Amino acid sequence: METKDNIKKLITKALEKLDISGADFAVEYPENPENGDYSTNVAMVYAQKLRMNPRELAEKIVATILPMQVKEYAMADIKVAGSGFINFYLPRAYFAGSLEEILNNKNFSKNSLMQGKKVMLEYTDPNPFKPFHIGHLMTNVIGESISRILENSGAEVFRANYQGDVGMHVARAIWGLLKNATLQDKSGTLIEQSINIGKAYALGADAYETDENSKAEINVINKKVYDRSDAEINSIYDWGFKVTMEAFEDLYKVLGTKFDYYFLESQMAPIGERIVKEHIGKVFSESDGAIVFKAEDYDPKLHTRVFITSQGLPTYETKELGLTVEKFATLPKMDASIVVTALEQADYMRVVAKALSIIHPEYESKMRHITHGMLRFASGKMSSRKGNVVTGESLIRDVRASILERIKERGFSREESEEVASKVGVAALKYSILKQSIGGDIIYDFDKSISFEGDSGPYLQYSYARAYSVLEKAKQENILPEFSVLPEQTFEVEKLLSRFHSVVLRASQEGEPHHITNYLIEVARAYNSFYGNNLIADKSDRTAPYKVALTFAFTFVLKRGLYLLGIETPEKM
RNA sequence: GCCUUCGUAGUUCAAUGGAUAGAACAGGACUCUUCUAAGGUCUUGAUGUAGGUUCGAUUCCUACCGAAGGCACCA
Repeated sequence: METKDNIKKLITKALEKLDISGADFAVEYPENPENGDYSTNVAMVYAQKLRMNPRELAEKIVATILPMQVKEYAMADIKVAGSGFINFYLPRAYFAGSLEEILNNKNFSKNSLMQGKKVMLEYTDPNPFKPFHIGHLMTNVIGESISRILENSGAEVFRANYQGDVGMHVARAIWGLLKNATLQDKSGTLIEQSINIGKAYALGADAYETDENSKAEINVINKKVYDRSDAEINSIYDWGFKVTMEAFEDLYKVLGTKFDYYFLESQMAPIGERIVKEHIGKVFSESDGAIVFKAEDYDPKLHTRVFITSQGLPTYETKELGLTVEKFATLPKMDASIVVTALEQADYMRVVAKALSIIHPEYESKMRHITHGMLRFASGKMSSRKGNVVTGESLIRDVRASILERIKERGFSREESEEVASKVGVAALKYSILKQSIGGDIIYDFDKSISFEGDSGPYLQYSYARAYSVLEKAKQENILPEFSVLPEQTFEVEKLLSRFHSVVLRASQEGEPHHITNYLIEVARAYNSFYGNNLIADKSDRTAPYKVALTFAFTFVLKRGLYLLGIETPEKM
């Protein structure tokens, strides 16, 4: 199937004939197209071993391969170059064939890396009563893309969201709502109400830090939230919970995420607590009145953490333990349980995972934690100082507004421009998160992400929209995609299109969406160059049907690639 | 102090142990009687420091310097 694998097989056979074996070699895409379509370092790997000149060995291997080629895989050329690389040049027809594959095979992007596997992926995790901030946005964007990439590899993905429905943050918000009753206004929209709750939270958080009386009041509220003994607090809680959770749903809709499972902290706590208590003495131990897990006894790089406080309250670690067990109970045949969070949670997640691996060794190889960095602002001014928190919602709103301004003169109807602004805005945000590898911090530059130039989500969408309008023109001119007459030259964009499948495979293997992002930019650039230098839908051109087919393939790849990133492709913009 | 993730053009990011380290932005010069100029064409510039492994290191190992995060009753 994969051309790379076929070449590898061919070389392996040649090595057998030459009676050489014992090392691994690579077949890869050379960076410089002059060095062929595929390249291998096999001669260099073996030369040392056999005490041969690598170029001589390469020539010998090539001489063995040449007569072995099967007709349909016959190369246009095979050359030895550099310090001993063997370069393979594919024939013109090969690239036409790969375009045909893209047009005719609906599943051209799919691979079977995770075929039939059940995977639960937890991501986003915003807390009711607290603003959905840019960190949640980042986790959501990464998690959604990984979900789609896993699905593309044949996995059945269950999207899960874990939320803190009780705890000090709730008490802080309720305190703020009680102090400033205008924030309880229920006449505004969902978003407006949830913004008010966010303000109440900021009020409470600030008071808790700076004022002893307020702190005491908040502690009292916290208890009442737990035991539900106060009717007024219950009523505020029920309203606030509903409003913030529904506002999150609105945001998920804009972002393109749909969760299958919601886990609430208050429900995970007793599950975790039971497990911890059952394993005191074996896994957990008492220390200063608290129940702790001494992870350093099992792995010197880990440290002790408290699971149940000296007050008898379960900590985050215990809840996380309960959550993981509950996930496996929910999906008994689960093959992998993946959690996406910010990097700051990496260390204690490791401790929790270690504790759990002792209690449930069968889970150990199935648990995976993907961590990403923080989203920072290049301008530096938009820090999350009190009352000035950058919420996901406000960021999307600002980006959208800026795009609306820009498309004013496009002649769209009101609904059309709203829709385009939404799709382009989300693309701008998602692109700036997914263009780099997961793990490092992301420096977010607002102006740059809506500049639409070069390295951006809107650039990709624009390329799509333009190609789409070429296809519209072709339709009017009655030019149908055909592969019978091939242009003399092979366009760069064709070569890149033929690599889509293997790029997606790599992104899947490494769990790194940015491979797809970077590839799409390359393809779009190549197509835009092709577009700029060729008239495509030209009736007088005998190769026009082929160029139209190429354009079709480009839109298919771009649409599918952007889908895997969670980005939509408007047909006009 | 220990642990985690990182140090690549002026800036923001790429590079599955390979060939001349790729883009984009910013700067400069061209380019719309042609399918969307949010486009295209040309142009300058970088691997933190010191060792090691290797035919070959941005990539792997060690030390140092620098950044971000974490290290017991918050999540």
